[in-house]
Amino acid sequence: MRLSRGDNRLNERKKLILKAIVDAHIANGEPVGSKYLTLNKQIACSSATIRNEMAELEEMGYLEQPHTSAGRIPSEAGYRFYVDQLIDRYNLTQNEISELKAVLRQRQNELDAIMQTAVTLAARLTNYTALSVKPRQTRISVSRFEIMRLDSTTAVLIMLIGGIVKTKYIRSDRPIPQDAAMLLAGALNARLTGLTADEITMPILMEMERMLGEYDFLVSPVVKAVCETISVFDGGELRFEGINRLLAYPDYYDMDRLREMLALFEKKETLLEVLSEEAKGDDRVQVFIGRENVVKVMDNSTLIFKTVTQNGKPVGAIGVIGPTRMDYRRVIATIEGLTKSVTDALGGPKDEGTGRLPDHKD
Amino acid sequence: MRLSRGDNRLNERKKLILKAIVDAHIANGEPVGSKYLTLNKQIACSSATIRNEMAELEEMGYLEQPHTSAGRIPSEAGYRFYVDQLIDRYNLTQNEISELKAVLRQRQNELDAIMQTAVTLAARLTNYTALSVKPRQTRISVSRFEIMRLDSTTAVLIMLIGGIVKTKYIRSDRPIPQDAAMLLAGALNARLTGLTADEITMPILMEMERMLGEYDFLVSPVVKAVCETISVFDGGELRFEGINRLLAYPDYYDMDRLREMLALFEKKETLLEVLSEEAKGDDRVQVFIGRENVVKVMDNSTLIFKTVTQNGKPVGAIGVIGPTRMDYRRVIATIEGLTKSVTDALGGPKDEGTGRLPDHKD
DNA sequence: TTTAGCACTCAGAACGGTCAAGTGCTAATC
DNA sequence: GATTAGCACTTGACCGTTCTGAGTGCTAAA
Repeated sequence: MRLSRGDNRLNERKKLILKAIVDAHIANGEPVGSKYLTLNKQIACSSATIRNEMAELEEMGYLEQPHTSAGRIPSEAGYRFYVDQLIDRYNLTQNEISELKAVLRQRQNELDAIMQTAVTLAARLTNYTALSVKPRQTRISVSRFEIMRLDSTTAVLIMLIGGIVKTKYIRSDRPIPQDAAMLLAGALNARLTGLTADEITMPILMEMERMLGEYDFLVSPVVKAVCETISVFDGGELRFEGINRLLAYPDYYDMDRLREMLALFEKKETLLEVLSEEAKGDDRVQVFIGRENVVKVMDNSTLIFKTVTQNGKPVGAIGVIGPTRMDYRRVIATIEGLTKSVTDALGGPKDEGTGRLPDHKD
Repeated sequence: MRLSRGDNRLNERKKLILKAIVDAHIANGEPVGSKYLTLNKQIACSSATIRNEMAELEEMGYLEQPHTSAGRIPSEAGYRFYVDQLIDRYNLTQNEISELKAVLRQRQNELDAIMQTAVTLAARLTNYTALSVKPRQTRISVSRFEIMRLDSTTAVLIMLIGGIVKTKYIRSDRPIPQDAAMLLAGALNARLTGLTADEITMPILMEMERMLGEYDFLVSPVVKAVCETISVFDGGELRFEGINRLLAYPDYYDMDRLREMLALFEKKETLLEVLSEEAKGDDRVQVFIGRENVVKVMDNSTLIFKTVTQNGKPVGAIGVIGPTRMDYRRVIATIEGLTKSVTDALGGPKDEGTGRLPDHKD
């Protein structure tokens, strides 16, 4: 699909014209005509010449004509070429930068909270729908167990999973005395740390029951709870913000398209799969234009996102979804700045309460 | 507004006609004419007679005419009368009931998770946009603190707040030895349990610092973290599911209305305030039609919801939002069944891991 | 009190004509 | 050979008109 990299059939004037067309179409949303382009100071030739060039650009597949007597609009290949070759860097304004810094300043504790702030900010700064992804994880395990008794028959199981704390309630018919809780915590820490759900086998369970002696009735329900937690945890997560912003763009005035899009936002699994897959490799801003997106629904939309890393490992991604006719410069710059801020906030050495936590067992 | 309760100016035939009009309009979404109503076996008179009755109903404020030569549609008062007096009870089908039961069967641990399941189900069963509310709480306090050390400078603060566990990371420049953690936990439990954010005063802070001796540097950041948690916690929460379903109804074909509606879904504070306020009182299904909703945006929408209680206390609400022209019978029945299921799941005595937890301190 | 009949109203579809934007092509020009 | 001016052609958007059908309100008869 990405045929355009270094296409040397394009002379400078063609590039200029293509860029002008994409810019204009992004700005107005309407097909761009040859006459309009003559207003552009940089293109010093008549409308007729431009028409000839446009005809060639169309033949090459970079432009399209909605109907005979309309102007041209960029094709997907045109957008792709634009993004890869023609775009000039947009530098965030001082205002925008300081808003990004605000993410840092808030000193929130959890990865979750930071991502939430970031995605809200992304929606506001770009004025498109923003999304954040927590990718599906493969090897999830608990690195530390703790038990907190609440009353004679109730306790809370506290699990440390990759720097995130999860809790689960345990209720029992029979009393759970303090020493049972201690024993249980000991057994969990001794036998289940570092194991994924699949690796928890019957023999392990039986050995734990032996370790607990008269309190062996606790093992089965508790281990079940652990497995549930691990499974939920590796499920991945997808959040949206600013869905209503889509409506501001005439590109989504078609009710059917809009409905499909909104349905996509709710049926998160599909998108999650795509993103989890794509997010792994690259650590640059990624741009998927139109049909490049595997999801059919997104034919006329572009997805731009970038992974967020913590200690060099990807822990999620932040992105923006919008019409193919999107302000790429701004969006790319914004996403870049934002993920940088978030990554800083997550990895910063002296930043209290970052959610960054070592994995070892004390 | 609710002028209609027991309006005895309406003879039986008028009621029959009003009901038929509302039913038909709910089904088709179009104005209902006199001729169409003659098809209804229960109304045994000619179209002319019906026209006369309709004219009177319009004069009384129960019907409206979009334009001279169109049929009639119910006014808000008409819908109100219909909901209050004319509606007949819809009983959920066996299928629907068994789907509701599935909520129970899943035995999820957290209030949050149950509510999430419920709201998804509400959207699916009614085919409208569903919402769940966790109302703004007033007196939030921590009933129990625990500290879990992770390494020499990092620990997790675990707080039990009204049966829900919240965690917060603590990082420090200086090492936090085990005995400091114990001391800190002791001080927190001794001085901060039961206090709201406002009630934590300087003298309390100072006394805690005295209790901690050489580790007094921990007090200020930790207490700050506690306050933050409490504040976030009492913020209330609002979730939506099935936003795309709105688009299925021609009532939302107007882009501007739709955009406003979606904006409302994102600017949650407004709605949250309304719901938190309204949810307090009644424990029946509540129906707000059109302008009865304080929020202007919802002029042509109806909001139906019911509180969910846990041990008799309201802990949230589940509801549905949709066009005024909504299938009230089904929706009301579904919400009723659903909240009952959730309330059962939350309050059930032997149901392991319900999130229901006593508040005392062991 | 009910009903048949009829004139009237009005939104929406269908039609046709005009307009402006923009193209492709050709012939003239640099 | 590249560029440009000029012109015929295409086409969607816009606008006013007409037509149609649904539905009403009113009147007079049953």
